[in-house]
This record gives sequence, structure tokens and C-alpha cells, in this order.
Amino acid sequence: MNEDKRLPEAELEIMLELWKHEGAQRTSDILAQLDNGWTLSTLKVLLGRLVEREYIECTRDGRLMSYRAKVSEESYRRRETNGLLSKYYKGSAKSLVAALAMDDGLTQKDLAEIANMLKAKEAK
Amino acid sequence: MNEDKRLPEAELEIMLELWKHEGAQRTSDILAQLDNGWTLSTLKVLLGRLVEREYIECTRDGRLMSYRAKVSEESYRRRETNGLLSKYYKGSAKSLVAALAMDDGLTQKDLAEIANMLKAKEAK
DNA sequence: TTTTTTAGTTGACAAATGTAAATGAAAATG
DNA sequence: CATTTTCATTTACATTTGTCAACTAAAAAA
Repeated sequence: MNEDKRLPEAELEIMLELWKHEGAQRTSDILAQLDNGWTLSTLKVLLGRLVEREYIECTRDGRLMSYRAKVSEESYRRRETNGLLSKYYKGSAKSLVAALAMDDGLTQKDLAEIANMLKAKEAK
Repeated sequence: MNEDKRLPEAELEIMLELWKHEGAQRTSDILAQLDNGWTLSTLKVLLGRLVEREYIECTRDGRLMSYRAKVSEESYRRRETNGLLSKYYKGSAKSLVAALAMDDGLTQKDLAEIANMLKAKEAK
């Protein structure tokens, strides 16, 4: 499959929108949601490319098209996260978290909560 | 400046290599380090583009060129990390860390160590 | 059922990216 | 010094990406 290449920026924007909703979305709704200056034309072309890459699939309801994600946000996010990790943090999640902490992105409380999550998971 | 656009994959590869060393590096050394199949030609073109973007600068030592990063890894990494955060984790560092924890990327010990770092920093 | 709207499909094109060969100039060799 | 080897700089070209406008077909309206 093609599912191991990163998406170009514009197509990713669309995926991010599709991932927000469970079901399929109408072309025009997607356009409205995105609310970047694209024309319908532009959106359609990008959607077409995403279909080719098999990132999404479409169903036609009469004359209207609807699209929904085939590749899950979960899996794509995981790939992107791992990519960031390996490129900039020597693959160490701990380094990344440390950096976030130093950047004021994390509080003691956050850490405590996550430690609890972890404990709960281990207990399982 | 141009410093707010992401680099194309190939150029990033070069930056990652340059960031590994403090000083300037010879073209041929870079090529050797990268050790992907590029020809010298290819590398040079990419280096040229990076110079244009002002991501790196070059000095010539006789007939040889050396390059070194102008944009710091630190700053680029921060940008990329924030990008990931906002795209896939609603901007919440905590969500990202939770995801890492669930993916077995983090141990209790890691968290404890980071909590200590944070404490030390706050004490300052 | 003709006309007008709409939504979808194609064809186009410029800019960016990946890759490399051709060209030029300086340095090492014979 | 003439020749060969090394680098670096240019030019080239196929793909990919970003953006549309033109063209089609179907539905709604007149």
C-alpha cells in the first residue's frame, strides 16, 4: 500500500477535517468546514488524489458525493509521532517529554495524572 | 525570513546531518555520513537550495566548500513539535504524553525523572 | 421539455522537489 | 607545461503539489 508516505500539506488538511467526524461528509460541507480559500474545484482535485492514495473512499448519494477516511487518524498520528521522535529526539520519548516540560507545556499535575494512567494500565 | 516553512524531506536529511556537528563540514564528508545513494551532484544542488533558504551558510577553504547550519536544530525541532502537537493532539502536550505512555514509550521512572526536572526548574 | 443551476470530472499550468548529467575551473600528475 | 583528476556551478528534466478554469452531466426550475 501507499500508506507509508506522508501526505502533502493540502491533503492532510482535508484528512484532519474528515477525521473530525465519524461518518461520510459531503464535498460542500468539507469545503465549508475547512474555510480556507479553496474553490470547490481545488477541493475536488485534492479529494481525488486522496482517493487514489486510498486514504479515503467515496460513496455517491444520487448526484452528491460523500467521503470518509479509510486510514485512521490514530494510525497516521502514530506514524507522525514516531517520525518526530526518531528525527529530533533520537527516538526517545523521554527526551521529547522532557523538552515539553521545559517549554512549559506540562505541569506537575499533568505528569502525576499520566503516571496514574500508567499505573492503572500496568495493573490491568 | 523564510524560516517558517517546513523543509522538504531531502533537505531536512542534510540538516539533520549538519546538526550533528558543531563546526562546518565538507561536502564529501556530508555525503559520506548521509550514506544514502545520492551523487555528489545531487547533494550539491540540495546544499545550494539550503543556502538560498538561509538555513545554512558556506565557507570556502581553497577550492573546497564547507557548510554549517545557521538555523538551530533546537528552533526547528520546536517548530516541528508544536506543529505535531497542534495538528494531532489539539495542542495539548498532555495528550501527546499520555499517548506516548500508552504506547509503552514511557515508564514510571521516566515520568518521575521528568517530574524532578520540573521541580528543579520551578525551584529556580 | 427547454433552460438554468449544480456538482463532478478533466485538462492545464506554475512552482517545488528529487535526481543527475554537462560544463567549467582549479589542483595534482606526468 | 600538457594532461588528468577533482570539485563546484549550471542546466535539465521528470514528478509532485497547489490551484483553477473549462467542460459535462444530472437535477431543478421555468
